[in-house]
Amino acid sequence: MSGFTAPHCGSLRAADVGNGVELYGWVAHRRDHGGLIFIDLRDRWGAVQVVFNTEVMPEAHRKASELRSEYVVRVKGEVTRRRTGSENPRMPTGEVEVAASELEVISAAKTPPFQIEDDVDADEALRLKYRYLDLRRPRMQQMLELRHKVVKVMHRYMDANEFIEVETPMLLKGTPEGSRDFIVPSRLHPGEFFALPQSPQQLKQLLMVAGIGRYYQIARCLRDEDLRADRVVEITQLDVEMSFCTEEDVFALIEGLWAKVWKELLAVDLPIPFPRIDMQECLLKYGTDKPDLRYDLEIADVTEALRQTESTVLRAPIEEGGVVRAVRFPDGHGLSRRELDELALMAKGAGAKGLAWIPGPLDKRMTEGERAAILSATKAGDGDLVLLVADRRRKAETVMGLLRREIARRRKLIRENEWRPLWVYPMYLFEEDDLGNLTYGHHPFTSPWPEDMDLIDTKPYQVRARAYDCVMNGVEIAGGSIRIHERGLQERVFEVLGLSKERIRSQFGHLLDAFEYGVPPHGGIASGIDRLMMVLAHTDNVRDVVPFPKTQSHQDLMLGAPSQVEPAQLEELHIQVVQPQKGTKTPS
RNA sequence: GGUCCCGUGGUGUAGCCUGGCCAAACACGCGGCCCUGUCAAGGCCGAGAACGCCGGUUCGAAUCCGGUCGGGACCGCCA
Repeated sequence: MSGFTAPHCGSLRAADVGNGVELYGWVAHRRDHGGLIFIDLRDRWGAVQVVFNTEVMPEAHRKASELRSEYVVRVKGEVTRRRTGSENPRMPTGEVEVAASELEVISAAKTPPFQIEDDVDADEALRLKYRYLDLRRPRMQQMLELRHKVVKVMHRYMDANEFIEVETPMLLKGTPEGSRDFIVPSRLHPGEFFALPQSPQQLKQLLMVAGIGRYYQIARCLRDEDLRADRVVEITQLDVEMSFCTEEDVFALIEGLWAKVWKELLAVDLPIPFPRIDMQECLLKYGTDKPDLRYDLEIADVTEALRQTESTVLRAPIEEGGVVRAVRFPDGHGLSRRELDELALMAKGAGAKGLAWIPGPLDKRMTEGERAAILSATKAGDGDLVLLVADRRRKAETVMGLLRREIARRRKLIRENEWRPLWVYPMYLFEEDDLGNLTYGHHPFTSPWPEDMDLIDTKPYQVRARAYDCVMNGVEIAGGSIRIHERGLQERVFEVLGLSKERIRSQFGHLLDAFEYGVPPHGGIASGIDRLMMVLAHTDNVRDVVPFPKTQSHQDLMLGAPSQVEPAQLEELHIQVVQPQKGTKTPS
């Protein structure tokens, strides 16, 4: 018998009492009582207590005194019921223990750089460097298993709904639009490059043209962008596309999927259907496109009330076309100067010119009417503080969104045990970029609402998009759209976006051509599994749910990637490296 | 591209604002000895850091200043 077929340490239960077993695992703890030594033997399934008794098995006991943390051992013994009173109800295996008769050290171990236990908050860089040790922690192993189960539910669910998984290539054509591409040099075509997929977007649409009808894929996508707590370079997404569908079909499909995932993995019944909110309303009320509805604070627009105000810091931004937004800080009267400074620093860090509050220094520049309007709009009462930000609309929204979240954290307003999914829908086709230019809010294949099309020249920002995001507890867990399927409309949208005929042909010619050979109306959605996992695992850090994540500066601290390659390799690829003047990265 | 925070024994922190009492404290871990029912075992003893790196200010720096490297949070960016 090999160790592979041996029972799992963490699986032993009272029913196994009396069985002779051979166990393989890692030494998690050793408690040496002299004549009696206990070790907790750990494997992926958990840990079980093994007892070495010098009177019963002196040889095994002698060897056990040499054991140290993280040694890999083989133990032979008998599963016994623990003495009455010494059961451990905190361990699933706590009713039993293994009386050891034989011990073999398979592999000794150095003292690990951090303890292999949950709740040991070692520095993240250290955890990443020794990820193989970090992943030994029970919580990380549970995460990997949870992740596996989530994907398994997805496969089963999509299959049950007659979707088929189709693989799409990793080596694609680069696009100047959207996220920055990771590119791969072509050895056979000097000076030419492939791009790694940001998503299989165009390919899945072409699969619809191909008549597949219902496609899905657990797809890896790569985006060369700056990282955040909820962002990694390589993401895994459930990618879905379907023909002859409307928004409602997509919503129903995904709500059904989430219901199943939550039911099977958390035993939670999600209320279906999910509520929906218009993107503009969402940005106003919550200051973000991914609101957390587990707390109620709503942001108010007080621009009109302050249009004539004496306070220049508030009025000037309005005169420049901006807005003033306000939010209540419950029981905020008692905030110290220091706490207010922290909030102001946060607002400035997000790009605001400043932060105002009522009651505060601005009171004397405000009329009683203005003040009353603000208090009423924010539903502020005695003891509450109101925070005000005056700025360009997008900036004010961003800052208020951050403040709203910060207030909720400080006042512990978040109802942690709730699940609050929603659809942000409809969204809008165009957004304004920093320079005030028209830019698309989504990818350019997103269909506008047909009835809004006559606004496209006059009031482009009012044109709704058939696009939607699914948000759960403040995390965007899916997003997609109904696509354009008519060549004429697609060309029109490209045109409005200012793409030249030539660029349209070279970038999207294949798609437009395909649209001339019989194309079904279609739409789809993609769900970032890493973000989904964050929600399911209750963590704010994606790196906690990714097996081998990179740092904020795109480095793999374990592998030491990226790294330089041999000159010969570069030569073969027809590449010359030009080092930047400064800021050169040093490989670790 | 920008703003902010952090960097002290193996690990996590304290000290830093208000330089000297700090070759630096505490906990965990580690090593040794004792211990037959513990499970964060316990008891006793012990080893281990000149405070990321470079430079500056000062009679004197972990502590102040500048730079640099590394990690993180956020804004921009992420169609």
